[in-house]
This record gives sequence, structure tokens and C-alpha cells, in this order.
Amino acid sequence: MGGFIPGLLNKAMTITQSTRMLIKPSDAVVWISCQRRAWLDKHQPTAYEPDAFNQLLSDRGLAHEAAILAKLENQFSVVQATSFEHTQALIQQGAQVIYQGRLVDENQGLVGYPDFLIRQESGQYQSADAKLSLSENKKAIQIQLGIYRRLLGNGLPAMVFLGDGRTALLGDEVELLVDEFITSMKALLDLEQQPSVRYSHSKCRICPYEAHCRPEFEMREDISLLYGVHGKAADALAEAGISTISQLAASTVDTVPDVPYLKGSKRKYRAILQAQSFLSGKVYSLDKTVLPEGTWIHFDIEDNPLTRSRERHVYLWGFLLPTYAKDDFDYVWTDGEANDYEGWLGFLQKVEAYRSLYPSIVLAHYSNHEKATIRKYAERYAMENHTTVLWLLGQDSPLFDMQNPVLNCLVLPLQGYGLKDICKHPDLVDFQWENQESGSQWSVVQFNRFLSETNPREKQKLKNEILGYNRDDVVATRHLELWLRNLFC
DNA sequence: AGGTCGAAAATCCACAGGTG
DNA sequence: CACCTGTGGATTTTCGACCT
Repeated sequence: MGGFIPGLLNKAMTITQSTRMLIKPSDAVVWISCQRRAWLDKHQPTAYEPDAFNQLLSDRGLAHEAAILAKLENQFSVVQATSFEHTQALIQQGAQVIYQGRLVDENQGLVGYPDFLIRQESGQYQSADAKLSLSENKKAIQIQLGIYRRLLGNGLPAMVFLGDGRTALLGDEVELLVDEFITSMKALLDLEQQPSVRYSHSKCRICPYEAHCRPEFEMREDISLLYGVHGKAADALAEAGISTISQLAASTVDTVPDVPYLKGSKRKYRAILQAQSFLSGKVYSLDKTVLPEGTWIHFDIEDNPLTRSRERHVYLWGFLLPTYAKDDFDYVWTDGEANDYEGWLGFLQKVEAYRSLYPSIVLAHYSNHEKATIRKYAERYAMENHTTVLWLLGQDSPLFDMQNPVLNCLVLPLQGYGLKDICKHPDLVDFQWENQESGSQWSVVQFNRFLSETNPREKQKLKNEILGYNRDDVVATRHLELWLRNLFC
């Protein structure tokens, strides 16, 4: 194996066929998330299907690009490039805007396809990309646009058409980052063996190479497999002689040194228990869980992050009331962002109705998302001083985040403490969703299908599925509540 | 794609003190 | 006076883990 050597290229091989070992802007996204993944992409690429949610994002990105293209076509004459050579020819001819131009620089080892190349009055070309993102201050974007600048080599800042309609310029300020990226990518290209990395649950579980890496982590009993243990902490522990889960499980708070991201006896104690739990599958209780008194109402919202305005729209505010059977599911639904305000008012009304029905209520939800969203809505509609809002967000808030007692009191044989992780586990809550494929990203996809569906029957069907999913979510938190009460209170 | 949270690291900045 | 160094404190960034 080894790096790509231009000189040894078969003459019949076109540039397009040999670009794998060149650095391309889209490598930046992977490079930021994981060095190993970046290496594998270059040396042992795997074809994989993006999930429905990423497909949705990708479709939106293409639609955004098409919208920008249409705009530019109104202003300029736009020509689509079909190859590297064609792009060069168009540049020579001085085409006003080149769409999907293809640039390559084998000396720098770079290749890139900027969405647009826009001719300036000086005759120089400026690269421009359409990005769904709302901010230009993202490493991946800065690197990508920075690569286009290098490929053009004229010093002009690159332009980005952002998802909210803003345009931004990226100039010399991104150079340092681009340097770091290129240097690191070149080193990865030359590397004979995959670099060693640590496990990160949030990154690895969505990685196409998970099946490749995971057995290795497990065989090594890599400590970073444990929930809450940072990769850097694992590195430092290994240096101190603790490099397997078994070793950590056999340690005590006093024999584990303080390391970055794992300091203090409390955190170290948790990590040790997490290691023991990983090996034994047992649940450890740190503290008695204390649950608030009152009439519990389970609460879960669904929202659409991909609205036209790009402000999140909560289209479903779901509740599970006593006696917590499936029929006790209640909700406020809105068909689209045009009814955003109605949905919010409907939610406030519902909550007030529950409050008058029961002497004291607890609105139980999982993780802080519900509370944060209520805060956002209060701000959006300037209702911070509304009596219901004051009550919801004030001192005696009925909102109760069930993740808190779980995180504070329990150590579970899991790598994630999300609602689904805990509820689906057969040895824990053991509650199964009726819709197997459901998940938070699934609901976003379904709602966007609902929005674009024109057949009323199909539309109703999609809505029912989403309602069923949301109902299962609140039923799940109810099951979690009972599980906590039975075992830990 | 967006966001929140908390811990910890990284960066920045004003200011003090020393040196040639 | 220009320049370097150290320090404490405030601010910003990063990380991993959640949510839609």
C-alpha cells in the first residue's frame, strides 16, 4: 500500500478515476469527526446507504442549491461544467458563472467541485457554495471553502450562500485551519495502518465503519466504551496503567489517579461502577431516587427543525394522563408552521386545563428539550410574563426532567442514557415501541413527508403514525416512572 | 440541520514585573 | 522605551451526551 503516485498512473486512467487519493473538501466533515474514519475513507472505503434523515437533509441541501442556481440564472448566464477540462475551457472563455465546476491541483493533492465559480470584473473567479447551515463559523464549511480558494489560487475570499438567505465571505482567516487539515490529511494518506482512536458513542453509533471498529474496542476492553468516559481520559488512564475495563472495574477511587475529564472521587466512582456494570450487566444504585409528588402527566413534544423560516416548529405537544392507558393520550397538533402560534396557545390551554383538573400536576418529560423549547416559545411570542409561562418556567415549575434521577442515582449497563436505550433494554424497563423503526429522527422524516403529501388519505395515515409514535414515547416515560418507583424509591 | 447542558480546556486580556 | 514573562480572571471553544 502507499500514497498515490501520479507518475505511475496508467495513461488511460482519467483524472476522475484517480481522485480518491486526493484531498477533497467533503473529506473535511469526516476528518473533523474522526481520524480513523478519514483514514478508512481513503484506504478501505465502504459503500453505505445514508439513513432517511440524512437523505432528507441531503435533499434539502440540493433544493437549496437549486434555488441559488435559479437566482444566479436570473442575473447571469450560467454554464454547467462537465469535466475538469471543460471547466478550464470555460474559465479561458470567461464564462460569467460556471455551475459545478471541477478543479484539481495534483501538486497540492487537492480536488474540488465548487457549486459556483463566479467571474469578477477583474476576470478572476470567485468560488461560491450553497450550504444549508445557518452559520459560516463552522470548521467543515471553512475548510471546504478554503480548499476552493487554494484551487483557484487568486486570493479572493470564497462565498457561501447560507440556509437562512445570508451570504458570507471566507478569506485568509481560514488559512490556518486549512493548513492543519491538509497537513493532517496528507499524513493520513501516507499512513500504512489505520490510526488508533477511542470510542465515542455519539460519533461511532452513526459511523458506517462501526462494525469495523467495534470488535477491536471490545476485544481490548477499551475504557472509552464506558458511558461518560472521554477519549482523553482513557488515554491518560492508560498512561497510568489502567487500560482495560476489567482493570478499572477492579480499581478503587484511591487507586485511580485524577486525569483530565475524570477528576474527583465522585466522577471516578461512577466510572468504576460503570465498568463493573459493563462487565456484569448489573444496575447500581448510587442514591435513592426522589420523585416529585402530584398527579403525573407524561409530556413529550415533536418538532420540525427543517422549516422554511428555519425556526423550529413544534407540531405535536403530546400528553399521557391518568390512568395512563393508551386511550389516555391527549395532544395538540398543528398541520404546519403557519399554525405555530395556535399550537403554542393550544399547549398553554391544555396545561391550564390539567392544572384546574388536578390539585397539583407534574409534567414529566425526558431530557431538557421540552423545557428549553417552552422557553424558546415564550421568547418567540414575547410571553415571558404570561401567567402560565411564569408558572411553567418559574420556581414551582411542574416540569420534571426524568433524566435527572436516572443520571444522578443510577449506573446502568448501557453506553447511552437516552430514553430509548433505557426503555428498550430487556433487563431494564423493557418497553418496546410499536413502530420498530421509530426514533426522533424518524419522526422528523415522517412529518416532512406529511407536509409534502397531497393525497389526504396518505396524509392522515402519516399523521396517525406520528401520533402513535409520540404516544409510545409518553407511555415509555410512564413505564420508566413505574420502573423507578418499584426498584429505587 | 438545529439546539441545550456541564465540565474542562483553550484563548484572550489587563496588569505587574523584569531586562536590555 | 520596547519587549518578554507570568498571573489571575473572564470569555470562548470543545467535547460528549441528550433532544427533534
